[in-house]
Amino acid sequence: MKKAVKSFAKYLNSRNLKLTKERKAVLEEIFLHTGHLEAEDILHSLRRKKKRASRATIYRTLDLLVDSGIVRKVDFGHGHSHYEQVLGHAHHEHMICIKCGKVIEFPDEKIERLIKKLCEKSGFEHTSHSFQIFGYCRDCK
Amino acid sequence: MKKAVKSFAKYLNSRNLKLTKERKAVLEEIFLHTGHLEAEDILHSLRRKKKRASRATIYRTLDLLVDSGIVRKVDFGHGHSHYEQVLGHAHHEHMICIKCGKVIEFPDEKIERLIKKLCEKSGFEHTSHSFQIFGYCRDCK
DNA sequence: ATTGAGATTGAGATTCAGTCTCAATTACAG
DNA sequence: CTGTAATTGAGACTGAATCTCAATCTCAAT
Repeated sequence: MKKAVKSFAKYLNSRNLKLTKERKAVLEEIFLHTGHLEAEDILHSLRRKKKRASRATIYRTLDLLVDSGIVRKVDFGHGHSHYEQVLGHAHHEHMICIKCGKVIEFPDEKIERLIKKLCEKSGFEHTSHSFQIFGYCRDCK
Repeated sequence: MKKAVKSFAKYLNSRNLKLTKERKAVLEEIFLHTGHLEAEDILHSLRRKKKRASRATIYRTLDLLVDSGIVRKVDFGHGHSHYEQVLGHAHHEHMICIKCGKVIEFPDEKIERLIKKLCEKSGFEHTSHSFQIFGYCRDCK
């Protein structure tokens, strides 16, 4: 958490941006919840605590956090984005149950290796990727 | 193409749905263009030919085509979906250049194999997946 | 501490993809 | 040919995300 704030401060500073209380609040909210959350979750969670940050600020901050590599934007096929912390979390991808919505994480070294090979072959420079498996979880199939 | 129409007709019939000229027009449009196209492309392309189909019908038909397995919905991270034919096209995934927008296809047997293993391990029943690599293509990096 | 330039914020308007409504139309089994 | 259930289209609607811009805040330099 503290590492994350420091890292964010450094990123902001390097781009002549400021670490405001709103930005800090958004970051804290993400690190409070270990799982994945959506922009609206952050908005409501902050409202409940009387710390306010407008929707616009939340989206703007999330973009900065993603750009700085502290947070990852993931797509579960729900028509809107989810966000999860990257620091102190092993790299992973997601399986999403299309019945109950459960999200299962799985490690992704093999995929990383595969991506590296594929990119070398076609002279592509990888910056990010998106991988998810949809289907039915153990309990729903 | 004819195979696709037949396949679609069969699918529709099995669900007591009708093969209307609008549905046929949408399917034809997809098979006319070999690449990936978006709903709006289909709308405009049909308008140009004076065959009309409303936006609603196009989206409804695309859902049916995806459900029937004739067409695949893919996400290039542009905030809207793209669609591509499945029949007569080797299974593949996409690399998307975040500078010029170029889309490069690559075969996906290895990924399929990986998915199978991962699913076995966690008792997950795979129905579909989404995989894309973002970065800079040979010309843009 | 104060200042000022530039960064930031929030309320609400806006955009844009995609979905919904429902009266009028169409496909097709019998 | 007919009846009926499926389908269509125009346009209203939704929901996520972005934009606008005046008011506010931050922080480096006094």
